[in-house]
Amino acid sequence: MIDNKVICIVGPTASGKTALSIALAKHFGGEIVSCDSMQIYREMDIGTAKPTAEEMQEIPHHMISVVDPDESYSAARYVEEAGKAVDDILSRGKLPIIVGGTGLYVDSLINGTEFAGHEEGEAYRKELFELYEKNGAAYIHKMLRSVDPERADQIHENNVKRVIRALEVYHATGKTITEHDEATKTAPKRYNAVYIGLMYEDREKLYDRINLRVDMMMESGLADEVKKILESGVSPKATSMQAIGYKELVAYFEGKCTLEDAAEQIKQASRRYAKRQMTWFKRNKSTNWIAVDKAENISDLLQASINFISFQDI
RNA sequence: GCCUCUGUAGCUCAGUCGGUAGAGCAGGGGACUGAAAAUCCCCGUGUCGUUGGUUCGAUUCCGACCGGAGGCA
Repeated sequence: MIDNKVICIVGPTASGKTALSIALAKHFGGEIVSCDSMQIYREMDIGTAKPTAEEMQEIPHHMISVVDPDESYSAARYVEEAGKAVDDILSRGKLPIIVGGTGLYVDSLINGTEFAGHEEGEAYRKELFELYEKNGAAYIHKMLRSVDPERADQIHENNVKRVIRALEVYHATGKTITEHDEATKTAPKRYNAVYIGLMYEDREKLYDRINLRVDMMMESGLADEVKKILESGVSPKATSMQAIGYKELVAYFEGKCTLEDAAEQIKQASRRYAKRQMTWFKRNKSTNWIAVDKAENISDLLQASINFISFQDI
């Protein structure tokens, strides 16, 4: 095994990443590192479609159920913790299989992105948000323009989160986020990844699968899962409760819609999410794509993946 | 059988006092470097039911026919 080689499986929700990752892990004797911004939360099992207990018993999984739902998490923290897990797997001579639906987390982990502007973040961020509420989006966008016109051109003024973050980096480091990004982009990648992407040539089929899976989640007691989390004291506003499948049921429990409406909302949000995921993953030109709807079964997928992997001489 | 209403984008509908049409939703495309399952940007041509007629010109007016809803018998 050559240094720092990893396999990375990407693809939209419900494309079958979990099944393939387990097959690959068995085949190569690897371990799985989940790269999913919501599977990191404990108690959120059904709605985030975590691997089953049996699957996790068969193959070691990392970065699943590592924080409580009332904690806030971040890409930076993910890179730190997942990076440790990957390094540990490598040091034991095993193959890390990174399975990701969260594009930012995947890229950040593989690239070893270092995010700028730690500590004082919170207070200043709040300050900026208040400025936004008081004076509007254009106001803070102008603030950004005065320090980093390049980034101001790139971020639409309505994208308040991004504008705030850019200002935050400047405030904390004295450097613009443009400068910071340049530096990290040119830095060598942390891992050498073979990318395997799962996609559907026929989008309708993916959507059918998504719809079906939501129905199954509802039957498996997703509503109860959400209810329990809320009853345990987690704020409906917590980041974890913004996850698809959770925020819609929170609305249901707040009496804002029927259970049927919530299920429909979950399906639609999942479809849109899948589309956004595809947009992100398509950007990576080194991804080896496999059309899931053209494969007969999981062993076809496994074989296709192995071909890519051996072709690239891992 | 008769009468009334109705047939326009995948869906729900608006509209053109006659010059080939537009909203919402659905959907599509894109961005993304410490909230990312989040956040944000962009995108609306369709036999205006069919077929005749009037007209320079009809989706718009008139007739017939076909489909849908309701009413009277």
